[in-house]
Amino acid sequence: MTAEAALADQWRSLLSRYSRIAHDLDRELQSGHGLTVSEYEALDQLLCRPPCKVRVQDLVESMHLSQSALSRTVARLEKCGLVERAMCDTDRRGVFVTPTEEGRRVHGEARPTYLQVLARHLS
Amino acid sequence: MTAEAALADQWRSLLSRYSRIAHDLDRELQSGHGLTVSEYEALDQLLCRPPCKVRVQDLVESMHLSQSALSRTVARLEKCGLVERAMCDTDRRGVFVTPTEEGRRVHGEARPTYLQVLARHLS
DNA sequence: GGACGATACATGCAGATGCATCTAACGTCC
DNA sequence: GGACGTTAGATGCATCTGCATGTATCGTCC
Repeated sequence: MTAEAALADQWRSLLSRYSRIAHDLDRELQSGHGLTVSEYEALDQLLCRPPCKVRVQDLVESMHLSQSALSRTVARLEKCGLVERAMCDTDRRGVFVTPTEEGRRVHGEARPTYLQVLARHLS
Repeated sequence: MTAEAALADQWRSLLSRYSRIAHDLDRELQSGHGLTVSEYEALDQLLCRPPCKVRVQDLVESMHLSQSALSRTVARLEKCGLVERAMCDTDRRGVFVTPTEEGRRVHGEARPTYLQVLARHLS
């Protein structure tokens, strides 16, 4: 009984922290840089990976998005000129995603906003 | 620099835990009981409040949903016969939401599923 | 009592998501 | 080389969400 209440409390606390941060991130990245959280985090993943040339499949594994959602996220980023999609030579089913210069710039601008929100919420 | 990495790690960890749990909750509540997480949690809030007769406004404050999303969540629950909406006598702008017998039953059935998922993920 | 700003909830709308499915390319087995 | 199961990614569709706004009611001030 108490164990159940403890579980529920733990979840409620996690949910609460998550919701507040996600909401703020979304609001500030959107209004300041025109990015959704998923878009920012996809850019972030791309730029943190040395080759900067990542298959969509690899991004799926490192993000908490379904394959379809990520496919569309990449499509939006491409439409905004922040990434480019390129055929993968060795496996023509695959798609390499690479950030553009503009993508690097926008990510660089958005990064302080992102970190500020995190700092505000996380000790 | 390291502080920034620590922030990002903390957020990534929170996001990861949240996503896994929310996803499992959604999948299992949906397939087993036809409820979204928001619907379950709204029912839960209603049933945990002694009077069981709560204004929509009060629910908004205890849930991480916008007012419009909650309005629709209540509408869905009403459509399924799990709650009833009633005019508030003292303030006719207000709406009281009360669980039906069916609502209590469904919540009672879903509760073990919900707690099992939480137990699986939270220590 | 009438005008006016504030509050409670509903709703139009646009956007993001997941599931199921589709297409194209891969790899293997014969 | 052709058939077949598998895999990478794109897309149709339904759903949930938030923002902005609409509608009705409240409370106050004159």
